[in-house]
Amino acid sequence: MKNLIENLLAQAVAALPDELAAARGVAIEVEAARDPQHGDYASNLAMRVAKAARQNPRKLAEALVRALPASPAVAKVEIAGAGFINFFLAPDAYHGEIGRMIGQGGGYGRADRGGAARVQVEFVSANPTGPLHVGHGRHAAYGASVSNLLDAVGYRVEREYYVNDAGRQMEILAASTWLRYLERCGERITFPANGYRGDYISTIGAELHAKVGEQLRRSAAEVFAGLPPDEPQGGDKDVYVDAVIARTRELIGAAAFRQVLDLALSGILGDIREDLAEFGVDFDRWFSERALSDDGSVDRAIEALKKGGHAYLKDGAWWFKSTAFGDEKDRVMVRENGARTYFASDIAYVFNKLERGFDHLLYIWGADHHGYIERLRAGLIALGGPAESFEVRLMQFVTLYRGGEKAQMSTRSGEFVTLRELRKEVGNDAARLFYVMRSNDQHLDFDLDLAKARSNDNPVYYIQYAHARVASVMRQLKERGMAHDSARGSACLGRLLEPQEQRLVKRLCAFPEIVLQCAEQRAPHTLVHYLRDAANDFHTYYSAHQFIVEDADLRDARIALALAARTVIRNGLDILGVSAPETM
RNA sequence: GCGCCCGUAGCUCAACCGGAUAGAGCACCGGCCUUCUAAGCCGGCGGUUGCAGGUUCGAUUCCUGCCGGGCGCGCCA
Repeated sequence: MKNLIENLLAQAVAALPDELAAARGVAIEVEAARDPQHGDYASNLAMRVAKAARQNPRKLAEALVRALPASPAVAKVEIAGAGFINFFLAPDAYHGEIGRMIGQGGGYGRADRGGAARVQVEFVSANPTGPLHVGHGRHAAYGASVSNLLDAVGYRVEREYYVNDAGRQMEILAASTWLRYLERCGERITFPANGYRGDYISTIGAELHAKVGEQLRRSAAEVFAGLPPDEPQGGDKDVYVDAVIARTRELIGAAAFRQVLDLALSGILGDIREDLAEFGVDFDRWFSERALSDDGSVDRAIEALKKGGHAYLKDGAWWFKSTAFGDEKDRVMVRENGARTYFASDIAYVFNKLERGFDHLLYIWGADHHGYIERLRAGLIALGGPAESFEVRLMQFVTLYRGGEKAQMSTRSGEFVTLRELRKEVGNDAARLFYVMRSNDQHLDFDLDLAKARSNDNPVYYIQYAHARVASVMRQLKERGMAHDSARGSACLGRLLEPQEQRLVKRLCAFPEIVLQCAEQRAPHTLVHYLRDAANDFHTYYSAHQFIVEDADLRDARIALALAARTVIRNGLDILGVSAPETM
């Protein structure tokens, strides 16, 4: 519908006399009018070209309106205010759209704006050193919803989770697991301050015990002999944990160390995958950082930068000259001791993404990573990638509230509340919706009580209830021995003259535009607001009028509208990963 | 100190990349169930958009400076 208006305006611009040629360079903007008094759609085109054309905006608007081709969908065009052109649509202009909602079903709202361009969305990518917590849940819900939005408007989306399964964190994980295993064997262990101390590590330690028995058991005395002091004893926790890692390797050997590491990794990663799958968040690929270093990709990326003249040697370390691309300082890729930095892996990963031929790379990161954007963008450009293809969306933090109090920590263990605990407490639907209800760059106050509330306070139920009510009407219809005649329904849409009906019709017809806008702006929260409004329009209508009336023409028209509403709400919820129940 | 995000109704947030009289929910007050699910509907109350300037036909939106909050600024990962 918006397209139609835009086309009409474009034709009007093309038909303008030559002395108004300046108008031809101006982008045409049409927006849905906020105030019904301003019609259905409005354009500020006249005011935008007023300057360029050195013309009075209202006069320009008049010229545009004169040049406007007639259309059966447009009933009236008015000029208002400083020079707005307001379009009033014919009452039947929306009828075809209602038919498309019912006819296309799940396909309604889809577009081909993306032109099948390949977009990779990388999100969550939490270190596999423990279960996902509530912050990761927001990344998951947002990334999944944005991916769905992009998919809906015609991009080929690939969802990817980058698994940080290489490096020191993994070694700490392996050593932590082995220490818990020793405890299980009966050794008295003092756990390192910097170790991973969650319950899940003990579980994996027990698994290891079930698998290998006492084979990897060493005495506590042997393990701790001659180690430097840990933090509580006035030492450095990093130095200490590194010593524990070295001791572990020394005592059980590299092969067993790797075995423990892999057991812990696969256990935790398996848990994460299951957690996300249950949450309705699916990935096309789980990309291993370890594979990247094992197959020489990291070194290849470093070599590529050297070859391009973007690297230099200083103080024994290899630096990437990221300042040449706008970064505030250069970054180390290879340390003096020969170790690759985390940044080197990231560069290699970008390099790999470029090689895979994506048209667009969307990263979803925590707000604490904002300092990495410039350096990574610099790396991408240095490696020959187009700067416009690189996009990062930052997620602000989540704060949980319970009974009006901050509830960031789990009462049970003192750890961060896990995503799994949250899902169990409020349910997947409420979690998915609440997580994306706010803009990504807005802090999220997650109200657990509200999310759990089975009442009108809760936007999840409010939207779902509208959907369930349509299903309920259809059940009633059947119970009363009636059937919906869809042909008559669409033929009689002209009977829908009540203000509540016209409001709902108009709202539903905006759905494709909303989806497009949400996708372009990576803004699922706008879709939530839209669905809330659509549900409100439906509930208002439902309360004001009966669907199942004697007059068959009117009944079928009303039911057609209800079915159209069902389609829109269902498709919207589907994008957000929220279920659309038939009954509540 | 520098960089990024945020500051809008009592609370939580919108506002379609500069548009028309800044909108929702919650809370509070008052109405509506012998009619398809009251997990609903209707009405009311509530604002100097942190402050001060600037840009222009027009600013919550853009620029500058302050104030307040959050997060970052490693040869860590």
